[in-house]
Amino acid sequence: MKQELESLITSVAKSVYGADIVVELTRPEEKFGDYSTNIALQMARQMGKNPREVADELATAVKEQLEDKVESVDVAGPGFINVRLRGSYLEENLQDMPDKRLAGKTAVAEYSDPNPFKVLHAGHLYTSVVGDAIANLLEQAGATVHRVNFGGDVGLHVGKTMWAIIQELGGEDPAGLQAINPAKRSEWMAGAYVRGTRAYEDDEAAKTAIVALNKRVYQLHDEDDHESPFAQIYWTCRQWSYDYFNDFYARIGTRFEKYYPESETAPIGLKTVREHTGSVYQESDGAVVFDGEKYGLHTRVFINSEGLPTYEAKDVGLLMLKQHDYQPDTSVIITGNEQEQYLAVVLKSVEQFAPELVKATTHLTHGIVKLQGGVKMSSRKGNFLRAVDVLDAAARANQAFTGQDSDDTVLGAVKYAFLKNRMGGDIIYDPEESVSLEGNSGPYLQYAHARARSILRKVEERPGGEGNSDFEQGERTLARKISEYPEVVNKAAMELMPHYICTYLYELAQTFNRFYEHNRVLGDARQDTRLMLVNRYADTLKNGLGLLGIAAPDKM
RNA sequence: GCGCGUGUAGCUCAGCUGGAUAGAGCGUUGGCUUGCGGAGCCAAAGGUCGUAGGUUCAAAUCCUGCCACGCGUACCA
Repeated sequence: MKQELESLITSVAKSVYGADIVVELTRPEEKFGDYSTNIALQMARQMGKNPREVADELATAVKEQLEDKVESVDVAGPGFINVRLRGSYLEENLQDMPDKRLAGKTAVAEYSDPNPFKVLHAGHLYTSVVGDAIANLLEQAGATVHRVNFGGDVGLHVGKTMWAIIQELGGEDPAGLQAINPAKRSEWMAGAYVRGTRAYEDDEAAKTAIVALNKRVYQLHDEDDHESPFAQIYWTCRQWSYDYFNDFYARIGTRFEKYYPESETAPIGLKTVREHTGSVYQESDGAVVFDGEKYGLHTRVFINSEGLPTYEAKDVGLLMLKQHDYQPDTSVIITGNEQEQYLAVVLKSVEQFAPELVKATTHLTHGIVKLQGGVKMSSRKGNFLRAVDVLDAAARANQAFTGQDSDDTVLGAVKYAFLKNRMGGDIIYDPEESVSLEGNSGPYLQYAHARARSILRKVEERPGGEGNSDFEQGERTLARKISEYPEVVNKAAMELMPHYICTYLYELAQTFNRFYEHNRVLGDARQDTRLMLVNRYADTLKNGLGLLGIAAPDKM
């Protein structure tokens, strides 16, 4: 509807001004109309005329030429042109769908990126929820989306955990793993990581042992060792980590098509960097670096002086692997913003030999999850919040508030609390407030949906009403709000910003609740018109929540 | 030091490709029971949009300086 009107009004404007211009419409406050343009303010200057005068000319022409769609065209303020649509035109367009701009395209979304051998913390929950919503946006725009996950199955953290595990087992004895309660595996490994980290910091001998174990893990991959006792412990525990991740993702309603472990990206990254050493990458002090400074970036090491790939090289390998596996038209990487400049260097280096790949890649970043009062959550101090702690806290509060357990409600509350913020900055997570089920929250939206469904369920029981004449005021307000949906989704998909959808859905639900409060539906003389609107509203809300990964149950 | 980012109501946030009296929620204060789910609705109070300049008919929005905070800044990720 918006695009149609824009092109229509643009052609009217051309016939009036004779200039090559493009009219863009915005959504003003309802009292001004349905769409608005400030084109007259922009044109007046170059035409040397009074803005109001220019606006009057265009307004008159639009009114005349688009009479079938437009009820009134007014000029207001310094020269805004406000368009009010005919109710019939509004109604015709109530089922408009968002664009499929990515139809036929392939997209890869990489997010979450937890490390095996470590625990999932609140930040992983945040990045998973945001990443999933962004992947949904790509999907709804028509793309085939592959969700992938990258994580460190090699590295110092693995050495720390393995050290503590071996201590716990009383030696390199894989049989001892069978004594671990399957339900407690992830907790057991998380405990091992904490002890390993403490030992690494406090105990020189342990530190030396951990560094040695770390090298053995790399070696185990090089030799493809699955047989030695040490290897058996490693592979078993690595699998436990992936099982734990999969269980968690299932719980929050997302899933990944593929894990890219660092142990797999490292060799190809190393090979790729070596191939371009001398041209793209340079040797420097025994290491291989990329000189980012000539691009206004930092210089970073890709292969260290021991010949081992750093994270930079592993990320190069990951880019190559994703390209090889999917040949994506669009590749989105979602990480914390501490990696922004780091990844910029990696991408700039790869751009030198694979420009198309980099051109198709977008790096989106988000801030960290903080507690009320700005306390950063630490994964090293022991008092950090795990991902499950967030969900459990929400579940407990929901239980206290409603007296029942509902995964839909709890997940809706947590996801919405994360998604409603514009991505980029840090977010404050207040366990109490996030599960407070009032105001701008997921459960508010779910409730607003369930109420509408409840009305629709009763239609058969209470037939009656007629009414299709033009909208009454309350009906029109709701119809107008519903009609914004495709525009909002298009914007969110273009910018990969899910929070636009949250803002809109909240406004939509508020609009509905006001409508509900003041307009009887069942048994009213205007029942048919109102039922149509309630139906459109409920479907729109459910659809929008779906994009956010939030369920919209018919009953709560 | 340099680079990236943030600074909007007591709190948490929208608004930032410049436009019409700066919007929500929470909290605070005051209302709504004879009807479709009150997890709702109506209303009030509350803001030097960090700060000082600049550009513009018009700046929370663009540019510059400054202040505060966060992150990054060669062999961690």
